[in-house]
Amino acid sequence: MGRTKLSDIAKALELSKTTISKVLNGYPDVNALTRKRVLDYIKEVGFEANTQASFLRTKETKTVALILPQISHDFFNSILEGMLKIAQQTEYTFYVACSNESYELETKLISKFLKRNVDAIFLSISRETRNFDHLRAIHEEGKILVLYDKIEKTIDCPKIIIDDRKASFTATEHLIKKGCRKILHFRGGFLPQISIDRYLGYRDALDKYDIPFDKERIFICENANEKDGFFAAKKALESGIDFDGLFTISDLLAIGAIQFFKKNKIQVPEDISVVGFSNWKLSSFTYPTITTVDQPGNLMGEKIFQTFLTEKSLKKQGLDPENREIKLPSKLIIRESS
Amino acid sequence: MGRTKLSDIAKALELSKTTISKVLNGYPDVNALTRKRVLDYIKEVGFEANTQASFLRTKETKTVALILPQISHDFFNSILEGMLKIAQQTEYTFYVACSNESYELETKLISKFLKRNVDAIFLSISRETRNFDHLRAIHEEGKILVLYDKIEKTIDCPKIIIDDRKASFTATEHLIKKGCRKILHFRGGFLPQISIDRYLGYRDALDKYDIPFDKERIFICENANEKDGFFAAKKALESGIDFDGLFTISDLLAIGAIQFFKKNKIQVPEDISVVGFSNWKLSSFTYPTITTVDQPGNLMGEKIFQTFLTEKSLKKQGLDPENREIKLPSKLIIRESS
DNA sequence: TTTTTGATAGAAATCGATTTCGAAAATATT
DNA sequence: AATATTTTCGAAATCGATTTCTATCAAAAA
Repeated sequence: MGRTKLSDIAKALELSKTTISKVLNGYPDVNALTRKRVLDYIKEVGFEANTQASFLRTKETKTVALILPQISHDFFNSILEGMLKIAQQTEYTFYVACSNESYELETKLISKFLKRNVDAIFLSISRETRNFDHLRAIHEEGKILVLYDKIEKTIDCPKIIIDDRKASFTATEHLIKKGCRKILHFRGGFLPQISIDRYLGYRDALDKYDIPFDKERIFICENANEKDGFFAAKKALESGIDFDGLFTISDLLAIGAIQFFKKNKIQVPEDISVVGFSNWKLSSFTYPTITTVDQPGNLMGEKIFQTFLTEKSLKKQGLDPENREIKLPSKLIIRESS
Repeated sequence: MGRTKLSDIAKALELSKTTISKVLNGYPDVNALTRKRVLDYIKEVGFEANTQASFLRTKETKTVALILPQISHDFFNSILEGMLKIAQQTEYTFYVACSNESYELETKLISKFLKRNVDAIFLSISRETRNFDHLRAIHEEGKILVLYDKIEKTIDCPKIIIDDRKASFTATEHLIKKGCRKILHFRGGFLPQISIDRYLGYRDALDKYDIPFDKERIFICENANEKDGFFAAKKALESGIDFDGLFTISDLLAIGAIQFFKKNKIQVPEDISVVGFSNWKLSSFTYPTITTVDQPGNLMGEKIFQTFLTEKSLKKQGLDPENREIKLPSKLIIRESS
């Protein structure tokens, strides 16, 4: 017999589909008594309109897509967690996909979701992405785009980010206050904005305390994993430059570096203080535990979804949004490594 | 102007919508030349049928829903990762949701997804779930259900699991071979099948090596996290019973226990050997690193999706499936804690 | 030549909702 | 009492595809 339909309700109440639909969509030309009769009955049988059918006329699917650059990553994971927590209570459902840091896959996924007529796409740009036409396509189809974490400044859309520059400043400052003057920095590649911002925060701190910047102390790690951290530390040692501190853009880099230091009898934190980034769960279980910057992933997930909702309602009212960049606060967590 | 529609193609080629649709759906009554003309044009403009519109007639949405009991959990995470990796290449899209180990939320999510007319639901049952009517509802609506990891044996559907009993046997046997005779077991609650199976595996190993079972060495941990592990270890010590080994059903429990042991000058692995479960990423970064059972999450994710595809094609052909329980192999990873 | 068959294409109904527009009934105004 | 206005409701068109059923035409069989 299948799911209850609009016409079933109409038949049962001896009304037309039109009237039932009007009640559901808040049209004013329905008698108060009739409205009540319909609402009561709907509550009784638990009717909800078929989204697929509604879409044909309304062009709204009540679905959104979250594209993550990585899945097995504590920070992105907590974003997903935070978003689901609040969004599951709404009528929206969530597509989830992973670009795997690939530009090609990212464009494919976006095109796929646009074909599915999602109402919005939430994206953190992949490491490879240099061209942004696929983001413009989202706007051309009248859909909402919300960028988070790894954003592109030139695209006009809401953006949710961590205040990376400030967080890095605080982290580096912490090392300076601990007495470090020769601080290494393991940074990311040249494109993602966050990698640049974190580097700038590091520079800010040096500047503030009149510590000369030495570009020999900067090491680029394309993949923010243990292996890259290990080898960056190796390169640092082999380069002969001296150091007493290390600020990395990821806990995994910090772990890899610490592994290398241990192997070479360089003690953490006695010989070198280390600060990571992201507050991976494992950073509080390593030996030594790692000082790190906690990024509010759950909060970010919530904000992304809420931002979409307000963006949508603004759009409906034909209004232009004002501040489209939301910076979330991060927090330095001090542990044994510093 | 919007997305290309069937009628646009029809107009451009001076054919009817019918013919275009027939080409797309492989009907035989289309001239080979016409078919080629249509296919060529479709390739040129990159047309794909609107899923929402198709659904109205075909009742297929080409969407599936994955319900995870937890998000921030390495194993479930890698299931999601594995599934996305292969499923993103298909025409299907993925809804993801999290029951948060709540029965109420689980039923709500399922009902929500059924309203959305998903083609299939992939579920790992929540810890709270005792009643299974909501699973039967999935079948009543003609949708496919695939259970994974935390399954319910009485429901007739494909099930993908780890061979938990055997894995636990191997883990416990490893402790025995290391010389342990008084092995603690931190188990889960009484319901999820996996918790029972892991306990049975532990018993199997004791039996095989003629080690008497002592129920005083079993501790129940409802939440498989560090805190529960810490307190279970505390209870074990306070109970006065002696021990030289510990097998837990989760790495987090093992970590918590090791933290307690360290605090009380009980050395791992000198005084007690410890084996965890799941191979969380962090278990290879703790001090000492933790011996554990690696569960092939990625593989499980792939299998779940593949199983759905075969189940669907069997259903279409009106065939009954044979073996509906797939057991995946796990692997003991030996590290410093044992 | 007439009839039958087969190949090909399209008209129209359908899926389940939304929305426009017009009709009928109730009420207000003159 | 006649007319104008407001309330309330439903018929029908629509969204974009699929599918059934019918029509046409050419080739084959009678």
